[in-house]
Amino acid sequence: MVCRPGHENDPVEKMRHSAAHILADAVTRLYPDAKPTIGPVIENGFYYDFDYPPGFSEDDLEKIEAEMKKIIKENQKFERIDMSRDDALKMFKENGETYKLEILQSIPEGEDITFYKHGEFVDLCKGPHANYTKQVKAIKLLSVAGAYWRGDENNAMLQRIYGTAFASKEDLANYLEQLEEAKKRDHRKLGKELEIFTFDDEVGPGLPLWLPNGGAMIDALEELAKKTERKAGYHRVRTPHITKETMYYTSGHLPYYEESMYPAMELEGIKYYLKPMNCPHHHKIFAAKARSYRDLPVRLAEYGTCYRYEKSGELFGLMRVRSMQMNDAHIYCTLDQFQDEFLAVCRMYQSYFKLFGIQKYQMRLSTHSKEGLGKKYVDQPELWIKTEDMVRNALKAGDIPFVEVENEAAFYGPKIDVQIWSAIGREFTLATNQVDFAVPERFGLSFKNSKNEDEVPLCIHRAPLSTHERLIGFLIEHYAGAFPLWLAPVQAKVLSVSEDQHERALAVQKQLTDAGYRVEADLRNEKLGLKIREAQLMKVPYMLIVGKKDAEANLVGVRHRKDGDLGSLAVPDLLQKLTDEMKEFDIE
RNA sequence: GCCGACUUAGCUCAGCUGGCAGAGCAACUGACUUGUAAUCAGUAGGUCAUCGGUUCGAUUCCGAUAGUCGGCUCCA
Repeated sequence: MVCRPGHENDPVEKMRHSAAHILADAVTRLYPDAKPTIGPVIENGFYYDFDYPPGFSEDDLEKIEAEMKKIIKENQKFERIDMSRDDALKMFKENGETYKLEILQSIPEGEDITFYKHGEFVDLCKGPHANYTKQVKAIKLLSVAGAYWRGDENNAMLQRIYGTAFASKEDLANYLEQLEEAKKRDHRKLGKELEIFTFDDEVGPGLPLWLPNGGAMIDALEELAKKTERKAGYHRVRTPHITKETMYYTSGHLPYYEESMYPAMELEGIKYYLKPMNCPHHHKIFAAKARSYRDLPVRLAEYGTCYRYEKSGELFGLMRVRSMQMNDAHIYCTLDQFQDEFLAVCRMYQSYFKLFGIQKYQMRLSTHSKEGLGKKYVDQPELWIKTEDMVRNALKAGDIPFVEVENEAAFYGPKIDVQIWSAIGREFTLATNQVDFAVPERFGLSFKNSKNEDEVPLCIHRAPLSTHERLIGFLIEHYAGAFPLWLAPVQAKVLSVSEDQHERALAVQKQLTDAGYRVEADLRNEKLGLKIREAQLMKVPYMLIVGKKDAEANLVGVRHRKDGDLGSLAVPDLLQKLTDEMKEFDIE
């Protein structure tokens, strides 16, 4: 129907738009019962949704693609047809085109109503288009999927066909190859190959088991978080995994979140829930003693384990799970302290992202919507506007680039979401930083201000390192499994050349282990080439070769997974080299 | 949860239209004693996801359940 805003003059965009029309033409030629509904251009391609209850199969895609190629060959001209709104309304009503009618009615009054026609196929459409179908050079239909009409799950389920089009066969081939390459760094594939995590049907969907390599990564990340948070004045707390129902009424979570909570377990007439978030517990810790304005800000941190009942179809490897450990903390502060605290949190995000070398991310200010007040969002319009302004101003003051998106806030306040993209292009919120102006009051939290009055603190929820699950899922893809030294589950592997070197190999392993490194030794009766190959495939940063040649001088052969053979070093020199490399891990 | 597809050995995958299930790698055993990406030989391993149905006979056809995948919805 329309090109993406701002791309109307892009020739590839126009061509994809035309390809969507050709797709709809091909489908209606082959399946006269299928009703075209809407078909926009998207990043890297296009789709078209059809109302066709029997559904399309993969085989149908081949047929449809063949028909599209036929239409392209016919070299039909794209023609613009202008029509009055009334005529269009009448036409859709007469033809029973209810979907098109609905689209037409959503076009603002005063805008031109235009159609585009090629051959026999006519579609309500804003344009622009290619001039002839032959200008659509290389097409490929990629997949079929169900999709709700207008993206609303209460509406009918339509059949969506995804496809793409490029200016040349080579461009298309390149794109398809790129997709294949992306699949190779998919964390689900690499996570299995690198023995980081696994799922077991008997444990349950969305409940990951961390293998020793994953466990090592979690330890490294927690060490990073704890060090950073200690320097930033946080205090570590610990809270239980289950909690009485009543607290979730106090917090207001039950009415909003019950659907995504595991159902309550009842014992001696009392209901307990698995905790879906840590905030209420931290609020209780804040409330555990009298607070003065002199104590604020109070920063409570915990790698809390939470459980959320995500719908089965929503699970996705490590990126979307049902049990998760969150890099959580809550900062209780005064209104005056808000900006500094909020910015400090943003700076912490940025320093982490710098450490990981994450370039492609987006800070997104998620605000409320008027319509959601009292339903999705607490019904305090003035406070929403005020806190959203506070966040906006803080970001501007800190010169932090962001985009703003309406109707994405938490129920208790606006938030900054940090958006990232997975290897296969799916978008996720990696980290989040939220302002809570509602829940502290519900918990009766207060501190004595300088006038000896009770005042409700603001609360900042923050999780810059996301959850272990989502962060590690993302990092696997980001590094394609080749983790930096500080994060690599096995940092070095000692490879013995022959059996008579085992003792020395074990001694080298011990020296490095004693120095704090994660080191394994491969003492098998195998050729060095095999041991190297296996260590390379596991993306171990350093391979340490212990053989007869270096025995006399007590050296080890050092091989780096990327730089190859680095020659021989004495162990103390090797340790110095590793220490230098680990300094990257020191973030200010 | 919804639409569609898939599920064969520890892993990666063959197995045309129903007729006793295959490979490579891994594992185990033995030989080889190894210097920068795969030494050789042998052995073992599967109620073909689960449960029902059709059939003389089902890994193959049909149905249900579970899990996974591509999307939609939702989300850290």
